Amino acid sequence: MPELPEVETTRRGIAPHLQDRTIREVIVRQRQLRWLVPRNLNRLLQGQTIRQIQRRGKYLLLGMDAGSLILHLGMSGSLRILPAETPAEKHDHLDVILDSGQCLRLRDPRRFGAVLWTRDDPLQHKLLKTLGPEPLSDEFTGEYLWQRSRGRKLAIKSFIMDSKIVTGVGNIYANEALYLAGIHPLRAAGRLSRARYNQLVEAIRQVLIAAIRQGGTTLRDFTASDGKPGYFRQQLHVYERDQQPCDQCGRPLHHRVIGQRSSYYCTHCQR
DNA sequence: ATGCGGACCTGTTAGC
DNA sequence: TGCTAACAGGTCCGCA
Repeated sequence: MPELPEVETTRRGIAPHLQDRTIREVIVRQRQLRWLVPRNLNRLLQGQTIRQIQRRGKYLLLGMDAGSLILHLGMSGSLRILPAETPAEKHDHLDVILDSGQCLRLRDPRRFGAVLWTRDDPLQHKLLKTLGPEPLSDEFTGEYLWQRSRGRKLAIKSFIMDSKIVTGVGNIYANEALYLAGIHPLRAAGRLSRARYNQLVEAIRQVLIAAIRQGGTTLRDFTASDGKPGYFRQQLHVYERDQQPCDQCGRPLHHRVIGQRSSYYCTHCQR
């Protein structure tokens, strides 16, 4: 489900409710997520005060004095703020109950998400330390992508979806950014010029910023922490638009699987 | 090192 | 109407 804009929308939604709150209790109903949720999570978190609510790529980090809770929403995860007494429904795997009487509730039907704990700097955690730069940071430039792509033969779409190259760009926004940049998703990463990488970086930035502004994209079930959907879907040019006319040239859009992910593009406007 | 395919899991929808 | 297959926003891991 969530790519960077949806995770950022979630972060912004939950942060005001979590900031400086103390954890009363943690209830784990399902430990079998992407990785086994620590058994002693309640013991670790009880009494801890949440100092920071940060995002790194698609990970959310809740910083406390004793360590950090690392959350990932996988394909189908969502976080909401609810009154603690709200009955849990199917797939509600985790509650973090706060001294405010509210609770942070994780729902994740497919269970590809993750709940991890670390005492150390979460950015040095095994799963986070190899992540590439944030796409909205100054480190992420056309020159950087061009350098990293030399000699690489994989499709540009797969390249920009590699979290070690750049983190947070998922399937929707990879499709959209390549469309905006006029780059064919199958083009070999190593065979794009600096100039075209500059365009691609701008396109990625632009699409992510616009999506965050709209509260993310709701295709099926994404909702922000307050239950509201994202409105960026209306601005998607290619995603899930197979056979529909290209907004630029009117020719029908194409669909095919690239790197096991559904890909949409215009063969006329993207080269 | 690189690139590919499989694996994890449930829900929804398209097709017969 | 009902069963089955395909597909869905992620990403780690093992193998060639």
